[in-house]
Amino acid sequence: MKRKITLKQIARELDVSISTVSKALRNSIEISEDTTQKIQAFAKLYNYRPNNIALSLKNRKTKTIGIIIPEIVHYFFSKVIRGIELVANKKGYNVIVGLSNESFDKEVINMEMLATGSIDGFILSTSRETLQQQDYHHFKETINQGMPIVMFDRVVNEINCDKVIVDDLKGSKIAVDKLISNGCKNIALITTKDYVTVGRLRTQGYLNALEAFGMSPKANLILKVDDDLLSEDHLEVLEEEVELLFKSNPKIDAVFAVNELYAVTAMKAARALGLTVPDDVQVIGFSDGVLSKHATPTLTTVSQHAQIMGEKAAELLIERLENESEDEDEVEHYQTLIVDTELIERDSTK
Amino acid sequence: MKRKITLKQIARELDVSISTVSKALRNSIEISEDTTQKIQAFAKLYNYRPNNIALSLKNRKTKTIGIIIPEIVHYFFSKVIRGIELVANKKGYNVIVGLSNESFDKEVINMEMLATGSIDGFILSTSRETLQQQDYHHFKETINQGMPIVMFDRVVNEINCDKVIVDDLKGSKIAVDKLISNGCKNIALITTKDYVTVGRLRTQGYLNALEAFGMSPKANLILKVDDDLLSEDHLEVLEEEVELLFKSNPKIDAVFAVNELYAVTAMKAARALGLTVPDDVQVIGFSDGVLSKHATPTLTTVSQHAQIMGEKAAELLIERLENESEDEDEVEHYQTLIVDTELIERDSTK
DNA sequence: TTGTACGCGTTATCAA
DNA sequence: TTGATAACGCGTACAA
Repeated sequence: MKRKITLKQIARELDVSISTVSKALRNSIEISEDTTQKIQAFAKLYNYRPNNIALSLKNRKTKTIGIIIPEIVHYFFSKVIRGIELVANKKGYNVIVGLSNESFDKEVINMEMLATGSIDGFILSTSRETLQQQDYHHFKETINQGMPIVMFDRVVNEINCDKVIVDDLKGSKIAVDKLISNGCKNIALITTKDYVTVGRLRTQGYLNALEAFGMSPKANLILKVDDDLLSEDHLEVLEEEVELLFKSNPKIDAVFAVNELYAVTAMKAARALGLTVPDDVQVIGFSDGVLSKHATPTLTTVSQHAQIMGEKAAELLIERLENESEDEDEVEHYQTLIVDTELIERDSTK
Repeated sequence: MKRKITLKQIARELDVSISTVSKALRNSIEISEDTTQKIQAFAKLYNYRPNNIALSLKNRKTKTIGIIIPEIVHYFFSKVIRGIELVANKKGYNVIVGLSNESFDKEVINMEMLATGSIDGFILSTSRETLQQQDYHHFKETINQGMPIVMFDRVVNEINCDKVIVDDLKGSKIAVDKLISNGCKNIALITTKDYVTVGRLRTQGYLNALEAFGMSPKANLILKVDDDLLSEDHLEVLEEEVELLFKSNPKIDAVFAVNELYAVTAMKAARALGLTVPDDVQVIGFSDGVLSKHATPTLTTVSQHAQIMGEKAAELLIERLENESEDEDEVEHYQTLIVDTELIERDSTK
């Protein structure tokens, strides 16, 4: 078991100084061809690699990006990570992942763990609890300490930083437009409670679409599910609520749901009540994950291009990291990128 | 924008030596209560946190675990990560993620990037390409350099390291047993090509079950899909192949599939041909992901307890990391943990 | 009770 | 052409 070899060991072994070795390995013209050859050969033999940690300490850069997300077992978030990792790796960065598990405390702790030297900057999506409590001091402090943050999807408006978001409003409006132009008259909405920003925005998009077509929203067609129901244990409760929605509104001829699960559940409920999708009820979801692709029938849905969001976020962060060294402070002027949504038409609509 | 504060700055500010500050902050009895108070107050005011990188360099430990997986947009792998992260965090470790994207080269590059100081040990699942090429030198070298590896799921037998696997053989045998005891006579198998270890094992489990009941396998009931078909683009090809399987074998009354997607596709094909699940055809899959839970009908499946696998892997690795410092070499004796599978019965079987 | 010096592995600067 | 030294930030053995 040969431990990793260091400059010092090479130097001792070849009876030269450490700095000679360092220079030789970086092909410095200062060093004679002879010794350079010798040293490089030796280094190659022992598979020398400079120690990242030492480099980080010296350069005050870790070439590592910290990602904090509420949940990793989730198509959207894992796809964002893939996008981040793709760009990061291409530019020589690594990616370190912290999960907040939707908890404010874990979000704070995780950020503290990483902020103290381990990473150069954050890419994050806020936990549900943080959004509820509206306590954003940890973001402010991190930024104050000179560590850049890029927020995506669940962003906090009052925090000054780069952001990558999806146009939830527009995305859901387009979806509902589609249903309306398909002739649907009684379009139900399955959404989350309002404190979930994206749920609120998508609800607004639904309302906007109705209004644009001169249709007035009916309160009993709108089901606001408690977000906790996303957790697997509460699936049955969710299903009951959705079935109830159908039962108490037999005229429903379309459903717009703010996520895949709600949409699939709606299709299930419809089928259970003897309705056919898309003939009796048309359904559109939000988020283009595995469920949408493999549901029966396959689900028409609004894609957020999660991977692209990740790529953009990584590009924003890295650009800021690599530039901030040059100018001192005056860079700033944060951007908010809006990634377009796309309506992916499948078999749950006509 | 106040940069992160260091011991040195505190020392200069309070006009004491660096070591005094260091000691005071660690509540050393060497330092007078007075100065300790003063220093701690100052440190708190400026929110001092020791720099992780410096600590890593000093301690030759990063308290970070490297994870290399073929793909993150995948229920199984993301759930394993969740398990790893859970245990790691609890023990003060961070988790850094590298994706091989099923490529041998990316696996090697990623491991090299991380192995040079960034992490203390690896938890990984081999890429498909690596398994095909059977080139495992990067694993051997990593281990030789004293960096422990824990492999999970897609493990390499000839590499000496800790492993966490699922009993694929037993898991699939139990599934097929179930189908047989439900009265099925013509059980089809949808599996991968043999070089995918888990596919091979699950196939073997299927064969074992048949044999145990004195049934002889029929070649035309076994569909070996090219693994690349898992990628989204080839979904249609997969669907065609599965439909063909049904058409050319009208007697099929059950399907065992080695993953969720194949199982769901089988249900879809059956329905397309006018067959009802589970009345005409019973279906069991492998892997308990979102698809299984939300398919119609919900899918009976073999759960691998992915999160537990992650937890176990993290425990194995951390235990080895924390012990290796004490004894010198003689620890070794690697373990292979087998995580039990569980047949989760839902509506696709009777 | 406080301070000095060293080492972790590198690189950059300056001296030989 | 080579080597010694300092510095990145920290903790600690030892000296004052």
